[in-house]
Amino acid sequence: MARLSDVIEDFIKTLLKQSEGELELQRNELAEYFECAPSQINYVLATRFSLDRGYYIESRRGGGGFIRIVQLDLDKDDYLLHLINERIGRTISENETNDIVTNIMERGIITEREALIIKSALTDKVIAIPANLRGVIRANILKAMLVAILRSRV
Amino acid sequence: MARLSDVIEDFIKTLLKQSEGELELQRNELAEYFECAPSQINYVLATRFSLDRGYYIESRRGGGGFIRIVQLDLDKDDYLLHLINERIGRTISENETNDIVTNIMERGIITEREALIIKSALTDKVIAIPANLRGVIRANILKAMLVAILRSRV
DNA sequence: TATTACGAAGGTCAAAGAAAGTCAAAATAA
DNA sequence: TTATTTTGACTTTCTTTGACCTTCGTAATA
Repeated sequence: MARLSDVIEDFIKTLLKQSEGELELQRNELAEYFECAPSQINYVLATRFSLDRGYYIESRRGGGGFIRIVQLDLDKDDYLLHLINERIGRTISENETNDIVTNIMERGIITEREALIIKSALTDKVIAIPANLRGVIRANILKAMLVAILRSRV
Repeated sequence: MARLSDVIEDFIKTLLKQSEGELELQRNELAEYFECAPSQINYVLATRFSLDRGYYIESRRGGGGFIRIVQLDLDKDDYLLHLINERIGRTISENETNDIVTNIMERGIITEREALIIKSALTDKVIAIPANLRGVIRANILKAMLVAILRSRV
């Protein structure tokens, strides 16, 4: 007996193929179609369309709300994906951050100005919260910005 | 399921383009045209034509009343300085941030990709700290990034 | 002429409606 | 048992609607 989550996963992937890697859907509509709880859609998205599987999700609530699924354009051992999923862990220092950002600039992945913007956002001074939390938030933000760079390549 | 507010937004923007950034309209007339409550027009103006998005609204009641929408056009450096020194202040929300960043992108101050990077760094989700602190840190980071942009323009 | 009354705008605010998100308990599969 | 999936109650966000308020111009009135 195929698990419903797998069926929904396949369904979404078929839609994604038809629409060249980008897709907007209605959570409640889909849930109704599969006769399941709306939150099961979230479960499928969280487990099958996660970042390390190469997908990016955004959504909006309220009237006319939607969920957008974007299939990121990446080759298997993408350096950015490696940074996001492995190199940058739960927490990271200002120095490590600067090294990483300089490095991807030198590789031509980002411009000099982008490097400047990213670094300026991640200094100890700017993230003025207790040190133990600071590294965690810095890691969060850095990863989010790298995802944005991944996304902008699509 | 296109939101009516978005349709009205687009309609107004088309009119604005045709009239070179300045436009007068009748609230009731527009509401009748879109078959909606007149107050929905106010909602659209408040959410889509705010100062942060680069528009200025004035209006007059009574016979011969009107609503005037003006698309602002300021000097780029002055506007960045204004944002840094006045607008952003001690704390700022995710939505306000998005409006401001989209706006400076539309003015050609930053690229689309830079806008994406900046916005993604400043979401509630990414700055995962208590809400009262979150806005403060977001304001800090946003200002730091705008300063980086200012410097890289020279 | 000065005042008042009325209709024609636009403004405000809160409630209702329309999505999506979260989280943990219950059910099922490995 | 342990891990994964399914469900449902509750929350948050955004939009739409409607009742009531304020302002302005003009016509009628004192």
